[in-house]
Amino acid sequence: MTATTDQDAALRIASGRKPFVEPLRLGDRLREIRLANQWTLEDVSQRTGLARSTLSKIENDQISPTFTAVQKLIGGLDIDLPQLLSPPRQKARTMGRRDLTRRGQGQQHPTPTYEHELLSCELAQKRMIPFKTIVRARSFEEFSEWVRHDGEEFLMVLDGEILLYTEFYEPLRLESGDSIYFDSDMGHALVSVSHEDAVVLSVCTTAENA
Amino acid sequence: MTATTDQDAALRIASGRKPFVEPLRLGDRLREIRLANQWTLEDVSQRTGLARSTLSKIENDQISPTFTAVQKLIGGLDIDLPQLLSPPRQKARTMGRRDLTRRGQGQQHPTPTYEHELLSCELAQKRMIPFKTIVRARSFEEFSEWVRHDGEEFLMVLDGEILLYTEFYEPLRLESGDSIYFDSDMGHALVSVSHEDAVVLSVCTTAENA
DNA sequence: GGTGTGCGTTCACTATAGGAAACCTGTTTC
DNA sequence: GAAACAGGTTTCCTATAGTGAACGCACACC
Repeated sequence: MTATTDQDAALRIASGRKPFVEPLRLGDRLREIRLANQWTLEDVSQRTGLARSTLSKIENDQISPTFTAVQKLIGGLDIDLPQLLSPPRQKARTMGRRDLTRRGQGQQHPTPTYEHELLSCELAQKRMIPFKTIVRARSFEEFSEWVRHDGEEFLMVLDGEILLYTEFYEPLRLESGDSIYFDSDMGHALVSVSHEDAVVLSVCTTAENA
Repeated sequence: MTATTDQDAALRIASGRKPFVEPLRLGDRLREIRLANQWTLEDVSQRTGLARSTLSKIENDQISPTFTAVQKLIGGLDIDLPQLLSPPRQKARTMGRRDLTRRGQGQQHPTPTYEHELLSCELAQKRMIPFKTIVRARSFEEFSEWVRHDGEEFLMVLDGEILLYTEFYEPLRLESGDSIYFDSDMGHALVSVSHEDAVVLSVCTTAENA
């Protein structure tokens, strides 16, 4: 098993899968936007080039608009697609979730090179994955290949000292308190260089963005 | 000026703005995904319930799929809509950016209650905003109102001890090494309770998700 | 070189989305 | 209170999206 798949697996477990069956009441949403702006069907018709009747039918879920129609909508109303589809999420989100992890109480995920401790893993559907890692690797050769995954990663050294190898840059020496932000689809790998194994805190973005 | 606007301003400065104009070649994109997965039209047909012929026409831009068809597509291929529309972003992103911040070298943003140090602020267009904060506040009354902002926040106590006040929960005592993840549109506020002012590392999501 | 098989495109037909105008409300105006 | 009006729904037609079957093409296999 490669370093990449190890890490990937850990991330997948941590992020939780998206059930998400698309309830998607497009009509309601459109009406909502229209009324919020105090627009009549005629107004929207002018803006989008779609007939008044068509708009009425879309709002009442009597037809399923063509994709070109949807484009006219988002163009004419000057909104973006996610906005047209995502009022439920905003609503669902307003109740404040939270997930506490006491020191050392995260979920352990050991690999040959890293010992990950996943934080806040009670919570599914989150946009970031935080984890604390003890860097066991002592040389770059211990990695069979680059670690890489979609998205972005932020990393701060909590203890010890590391070398950060990246695909496109010279290795970088980071000491306790130093931090770095990078595109994590660029290959990367950490190696401890201090006497004790270094400890770093990482936060990755998830694919939840949508 | 309230605590809320202080924080908001800081976040806005740190995140950078998105232009984004929507070119949109749906057919090409679908074919791309299909071939990337080594699927035949028949495979996709099975997965989505759409006829082979229909899929062919969509790929060749001979028809504009109905919205229900698009839903079947994203459902059957297990992708989400943005993914179907946004190959350009992925491509543009593949060049690995990075942004190093040495200990104490972040951008300072003092407020009456917090002293923020923005990390990785060279980089615009990022999906997370990391910052280190010294919590000066010593009582909840020092906040004129709840701090709140869209998105999610991860927080780890680096030094000292804090009370985390949140809108919907009892105050929570966090010590060095403890961490918490929460919806940041829920009102929240930190107060130091240790002898010295506590230091926390926070990471917020940005609105870049779309 | 026939013939079978798999994959994409095209054809002919049916189902449905989009548009123009008629049709319903309430509301306002004189 | 009739008439004019404004905003939304329904009707009816036509343009087009969606389907199954037929077709074309390449690459096997013998």
